[in-house]
Amino acid sequence: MPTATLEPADSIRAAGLRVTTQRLAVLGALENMPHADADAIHRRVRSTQPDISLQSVYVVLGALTDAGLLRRIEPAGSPARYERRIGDNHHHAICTGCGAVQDVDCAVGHAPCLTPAPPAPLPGTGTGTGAGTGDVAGFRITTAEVTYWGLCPACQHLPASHPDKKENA
Amino acid sequence: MPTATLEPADSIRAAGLRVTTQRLAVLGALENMPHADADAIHRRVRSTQPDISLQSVYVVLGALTDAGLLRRIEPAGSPARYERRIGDNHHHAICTGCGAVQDVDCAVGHAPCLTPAPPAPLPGTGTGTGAGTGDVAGFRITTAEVTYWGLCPACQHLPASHPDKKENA
DNA sequence: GCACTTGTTGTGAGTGATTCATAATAAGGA
DNA sequence: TCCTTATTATGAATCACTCACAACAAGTGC
Repeated sequence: MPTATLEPADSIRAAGLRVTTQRLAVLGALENMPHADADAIHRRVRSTQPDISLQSVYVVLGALTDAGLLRRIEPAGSPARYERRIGDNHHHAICTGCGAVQDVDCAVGHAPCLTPAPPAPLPGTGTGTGAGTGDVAGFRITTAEVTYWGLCPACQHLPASHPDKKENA
Repeated sequence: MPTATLEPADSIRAAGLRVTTQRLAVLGALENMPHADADAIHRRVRSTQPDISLQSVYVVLGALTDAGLLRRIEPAGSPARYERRIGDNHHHAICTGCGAVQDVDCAVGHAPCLTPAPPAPLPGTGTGTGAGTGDVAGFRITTAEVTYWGLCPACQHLPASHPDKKENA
């Protein structure tokens, strides 16, 4: 039994949290719509729990995120999104046209972004101080986040008719 | 290649914008405090222009960003920050303790995060200008953004307190 | 130097996303 | 089943930012 496909109720319990219908509903919603934002999750959850409020969804999302059951990503210029895929250090490609988010496995295979210090040390000039393992500019790095910005396949074929998203170079 | 060594007034003019005292003040403020947010910039600018409003600072920042004179970064969980270092594809290390931001040159040297597909033979001459367009999950990638999260040197030596709120001045 | 055009700024209100405070409710152990 | 305490519901509040529009001033022509 793969650990990642634990029953939602079990994973909630395993995290030391109480199992509630709201939390199950939120996890269930994210099962079908990865990278959804709070509002989308709220709409989806309301189909089974019409009385749940958006604020309660926020509370649930916060609790599940704190417990490590969800990962929260915050693309620049768009509301926070949540995903169930946790535990690996995958990255994200975000469409500047429609805002779609796609998981991207670290294709290089050895988490290069997590340990940016190359085998040969940097010349310690200017901003680049000598870096040890997991150290960047004197920082003790714990996480590296890579976001690719571009056009999704669908938007590549559109005549640039989605101006709702700003492109900051 | 309009470098940052241009006089602020010249770079504003070169971008096709009118030179105003407000814009000069904002650029001047960012000269001394890289990675400042709008509020910090506003406070700094008010020392020379006491009547400028925060909204006007936002307008100026937006104009300068659109003109390519500033780069806007939006770390998760903190307001947008602005920096004058543009034109290169450097990354950022952000302290989870105090929110400090540090520039990080692409340590691997050949923009690995921009072209994660292993067989793609990217000419290393670009040095991370963001010009390479790789394909990730069908996306046509134009920009790759790398954010390292960790503890800055100062916060590494502090007892494990999480203020979570930073004051950058 | 002066008037004019038009880009910029100032101002207050408005918006979207998220959090806070607190009372009501329900999950899970005794 | 009861009881404790985690969890949810609710409305207000906050935070970062944008909008509309009138007032102003930078740059241009004379």
